[in-house]
Amino acid sequence: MWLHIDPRANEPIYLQIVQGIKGATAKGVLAPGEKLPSVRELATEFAVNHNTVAKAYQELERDNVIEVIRGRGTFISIEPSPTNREERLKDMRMSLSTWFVEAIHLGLTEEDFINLVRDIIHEWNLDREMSE
Amino acid sequence: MWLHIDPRANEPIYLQIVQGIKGATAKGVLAPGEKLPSVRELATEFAVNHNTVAKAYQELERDNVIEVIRGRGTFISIEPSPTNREERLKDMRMSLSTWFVEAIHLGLTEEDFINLVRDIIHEWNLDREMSE
Amino acid sequence: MWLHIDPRANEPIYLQIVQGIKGATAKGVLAPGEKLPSVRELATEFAVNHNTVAKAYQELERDNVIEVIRGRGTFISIEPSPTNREERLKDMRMSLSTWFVEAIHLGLTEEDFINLVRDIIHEWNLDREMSE
Amino acid sequence: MWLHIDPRANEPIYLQIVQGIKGATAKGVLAPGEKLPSVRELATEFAVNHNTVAKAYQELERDNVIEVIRGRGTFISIEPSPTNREERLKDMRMSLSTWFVEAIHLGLTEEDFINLVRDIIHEWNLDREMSE
DNA sequence: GTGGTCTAGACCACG
DNA sequence: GTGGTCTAGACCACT
Repeated sequence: MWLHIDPRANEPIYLQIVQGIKGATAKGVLAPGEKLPSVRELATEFAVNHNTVAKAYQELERDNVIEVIRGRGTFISIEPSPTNREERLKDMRMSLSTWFVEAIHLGLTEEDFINLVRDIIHEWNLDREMSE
Repeated sequence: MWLHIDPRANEPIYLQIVQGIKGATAKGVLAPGEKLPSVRELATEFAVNHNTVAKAYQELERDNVIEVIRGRGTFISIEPSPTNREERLKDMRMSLSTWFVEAIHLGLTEEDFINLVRDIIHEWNLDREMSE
Repeated sequence: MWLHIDPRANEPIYLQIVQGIKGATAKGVLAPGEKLPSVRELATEFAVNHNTVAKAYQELERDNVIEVIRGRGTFISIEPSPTNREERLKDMRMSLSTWFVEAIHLGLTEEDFINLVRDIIHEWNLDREMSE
Repeated sequence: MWLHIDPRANEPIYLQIVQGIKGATAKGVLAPGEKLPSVRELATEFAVNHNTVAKAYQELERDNVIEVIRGRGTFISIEPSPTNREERLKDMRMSLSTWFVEAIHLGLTEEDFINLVRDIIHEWNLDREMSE
């Protein structure tokens, strides 16, 4: 399965689902047009409440990642077209900036940090190739 | 002042203080051994609850960024020696990985993302030079 | 064809059919007395469930837009004579009022809103002339 | 009170709250910066579940109508700056267009419809003046 | 005290 | 069977 949930993590479960599905679509594990498990299927599969999954799906729909077709189910969007692009880019800058400071505190140099980022991307690509 | 608090931000205030102080020490605005304002001073200065500042100071002490000397006050640590290094690096990887996925969804390429990181570091350096 | 169905839209499919047929009769594309496709024909043509089409036809019959003649088929009503006129006018007022508030929130002035309405009517007339 | 809830209406309760608050801010009954009742206060006042109110507040926050300040409460936004403006304008056009067709079916002329809109705006202004 | 999240279980509209 | 909404009641983080 392309999703992992840790109910004990600090990250809210519904956000773990959101990020898991975003990650899976970014990797191509979930292709545009593909059908997602129903809210209740996913809920029983991961032993969480169906409302939690529903909240995640609604968030994904607002972000144009998925599409709900009434009575038929939920599907990966054909054309993502992200919403609130500017705002989300700003949030990203803020967060990355904070993490960079954290890295400095952990004794990393600027080059170390960039290499860490490169490494993460590299690992992500390996992961993607494996899942193809 | 080397600290900015936005009570309306999503980031909890106590974390804003933590990150603000971490950022200031990383930039050299706050030097090792330097005395920090007392909990109550900082609280009145930024119009936040003193419990909030206290919580931030506790977090900073756990991270070895500051040292509390009873009866004397709070000071920037001489030797940081970060705690939980491995765990915090892991958190950083996770978060950066999540942000990378977000970037992909916003239409950025891998190079775009690395350039964004470079840009953030560059900006941070400019900021640091100005504050010297 | 005088009907367009988008299964991905928020609007329920059966309402899309209702409104499509109402629009077509209002434009004169469908003339009074004209025969409509059967439930099953329309259902296969637009690849929707025939229950969905049936529901739309029922709604249209209740609104006196169409008439079902047993064994012969379904026809556009000769004399519309709308039912529940008062109630439907009230619903319309409520909805338009809500949309006006939305317009204010989107930064439109009162004149902007009226001009928008004029524009919609104008466009609708162009559309009607083309389909003649 | 500037809010009316009808639990028996077709409109979901949380949307009634959303629209009620949008209407109140558009009328100036709720001024920028003003504090809203807490989620639980509003919930008990209108005898609905607090989750329902929370859902409404979250929707309003996404629309930049209100701002949540952690631990302090919820306030009307200083600068609204609507999100998804284009998309919402498109939705508005669609809906107004549909209502216009409905009006034609109810026997209204184009001028009648525009006058209805004018009337609604007029009534809204009277309402606003009364609440000042 | 504030809002945010989650569960359990229910009902509804739609297809 | 699909998702959407609502209730009742619980726990948590933050101020």
